[in-house]
Amino acid sequence: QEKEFNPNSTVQLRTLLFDYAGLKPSKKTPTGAPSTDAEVLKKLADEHEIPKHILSIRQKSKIKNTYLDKILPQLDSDDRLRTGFNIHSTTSGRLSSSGKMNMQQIPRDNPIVKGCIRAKEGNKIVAMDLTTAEVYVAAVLSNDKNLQGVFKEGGDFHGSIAKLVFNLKCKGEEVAKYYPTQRQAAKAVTFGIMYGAGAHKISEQVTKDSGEPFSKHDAQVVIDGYFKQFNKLKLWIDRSSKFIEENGFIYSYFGRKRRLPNVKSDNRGIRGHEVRSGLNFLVQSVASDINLLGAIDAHNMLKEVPFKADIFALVHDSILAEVEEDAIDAYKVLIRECVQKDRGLSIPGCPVGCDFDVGEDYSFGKFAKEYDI
DNA sequence: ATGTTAGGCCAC
DNA sequence: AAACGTGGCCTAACAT
Ligand SMILES: [Mn+2]
Repeated sequence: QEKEFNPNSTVQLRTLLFDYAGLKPSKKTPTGAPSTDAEVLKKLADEHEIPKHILSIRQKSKIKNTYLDKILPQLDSDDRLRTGFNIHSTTSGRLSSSGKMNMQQIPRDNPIVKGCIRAKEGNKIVAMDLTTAEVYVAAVLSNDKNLQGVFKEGGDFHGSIAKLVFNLKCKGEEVAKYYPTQRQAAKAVTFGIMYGAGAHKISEQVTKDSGEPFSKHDAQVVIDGYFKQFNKLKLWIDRSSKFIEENGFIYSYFGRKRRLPNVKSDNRGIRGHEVRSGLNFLVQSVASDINLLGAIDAHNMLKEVPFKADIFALVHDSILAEVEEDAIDAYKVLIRECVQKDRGLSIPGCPVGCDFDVGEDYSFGKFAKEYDI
């Protein structure tokens, strides 16, 4: 009573929710303390009015403190913000970004923040994004013809996967409509496999994404069906795991080395983590290098071309640039050529997919639509 | 006053 | 839950 409360303090919030208000903790932090993260707060929102206010404050302060308040004070004299890209700061060969702003963690669905990144007069922002790049890499490395076949077909990728795994009778394009849960499950397994997730994690993920309970057993059934359908993918994972466990290192297709000494740990959990790191490295590193090598080639080619286009950021599987309006089509052709170039890692006749967004700013029209009229 | 850790959360 | 991979930034709380 009468005491100050700081909603940004997890320590104080724990006391308020679990001691004073009598709410029940549902999850613990790594150190054993009761968690107050968004997942916990959402559950508690039905029983008390405090959690939803905390969620609201967290969301707003995140945007304000991390992004909006960082822009104006850090602009150069030309009203541009210049931040850093680090090439030697990850174990996978990805870039990272830091300094005045991390350009690789701009909120995906926030047009207010993204709308601040604008092209100059007569130019547009052009963003290229590789489509399911890591899965494409896995399909090539494992030489799984069924998985490669899904890329060759084209269309709704996760829908096609679901159709195969669940033996659905409708057309691939109709899966999203008639079997949304199956599609969600297939999607979760696809990405889960890239991270080495187990049935438990995948069931949690599908439950969260679909809003309907999806049991661990259901998840295991999907995983089994998945690996039955994509048998060579499974064999490749097992083969790679064995190599990692026996050698304590692994090389990517492009020659990057990941050292994994903890495969010899006494701790089963640590050993498991090390193997998952190695497996993920194989796809994450190569997918990133396809984007990076493509961007480097494009940058060099852009010097020799009669139009102006400046690449200003790389976000793991995407290339952002400011491009003269008249040159956008030519720029797209050039970028596509660079990222789809055969570097020895392509599905024959089916290069990795890429798509483009074009707009005045990085929100691609959403900011103007919602706030500008 | 400065440095480190914990918890949380943003991205791919 | 070392369990689902790779990063960086923010605040509070604690340590030097
Ligand atoms: Mn993508």
